[in-house]
Amino acid sequence: MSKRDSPIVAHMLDALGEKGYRDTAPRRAIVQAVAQTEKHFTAEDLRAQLPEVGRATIYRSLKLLLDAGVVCRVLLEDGNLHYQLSHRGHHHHLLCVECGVSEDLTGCDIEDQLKDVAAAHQFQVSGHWLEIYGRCLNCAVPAASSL
Amino acid sequence: MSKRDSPIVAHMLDALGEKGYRDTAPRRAIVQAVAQTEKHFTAEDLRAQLPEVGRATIYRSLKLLLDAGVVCRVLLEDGNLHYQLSHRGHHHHLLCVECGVSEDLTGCDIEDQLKDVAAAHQFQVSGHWLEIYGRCLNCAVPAASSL
DNA sequence: TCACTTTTAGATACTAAGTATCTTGTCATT
DNA sequence: AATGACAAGATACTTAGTATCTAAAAGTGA
Repeated sequence: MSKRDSPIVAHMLDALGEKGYRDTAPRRAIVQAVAQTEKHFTAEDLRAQLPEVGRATIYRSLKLLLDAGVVCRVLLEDGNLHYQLSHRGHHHHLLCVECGVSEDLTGCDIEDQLKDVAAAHQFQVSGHWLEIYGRCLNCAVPAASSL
Repeated sequence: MSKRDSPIVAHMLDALGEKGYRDTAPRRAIVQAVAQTEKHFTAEDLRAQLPEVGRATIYRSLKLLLDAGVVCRVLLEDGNLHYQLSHRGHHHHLLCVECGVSEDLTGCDIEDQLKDVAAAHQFQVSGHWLEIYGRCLNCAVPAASSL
């Protein structure tokens, strides 16, 4: 990893390295592109941004990044799955339905609550997936705006 | 709607009727097939079950049923979206990762909790999507089984 | 540095899920 | 029976992703 890399890019490349994946030019390009968006994106979005990288490589690299835990998938309200830069480990997202900004919610404290609910149905909980939709500060505005 | 229909089939056809959609032979076949599964399924599963119905019709009808609120989509742990028979209105699912059985969880009481969390991030919540994964009574077994 | 092995890239073909379009058929109504 | 609206089926297309194959890089050790 080069000393010119932003901390986030460096961290992503490190995560790949830890998994035994090499640091190559296409991966570096992908990692840099991903690191620059705080919104969720699709593989095709990435592809449009990186026309010099082959399609298969984009998909493969996304899978590696997923595997390394530095990107995750988010479920949009309409059922589409997008990708985004992510903290490692279990977390949820706050997604702005207006502008697409997303924030990670670490500290997931609904696990206990779910266990209770599930117990009532004789289910043994092993995991969950939660996405929260709404509007971010910028998109909620109404009151202060000039409308 | 014929008097031979099960209550659930009747209810589904009614829901379509309320939306102004006609009661036709292919739709009836689809509705009956859907009513018979308590697991989640894909459009292609349905198609395999109903080879006499055209592919486009399967997809179109599923969309109508979704629109009428009598089926919903569930997100599997791997990110695949399946369909299943559903209560109307907002609810969540308990999905057995072993056998695929799913149960609806009506009474969603995490809304308030989410609002608090989101407020801390200056998000204004408008919705959420929650899936819970685990094992149903039959699939959890270990203790009582002959292992 | 050269040879060797492993990994990766890119091209391409394919699959899966879903949408769009077009023609024909069916239904309801007058 | 004629008309107009809705629905069905065929088909082509789109989108997201996987599989396969060949060639190019990268790492490894003599």
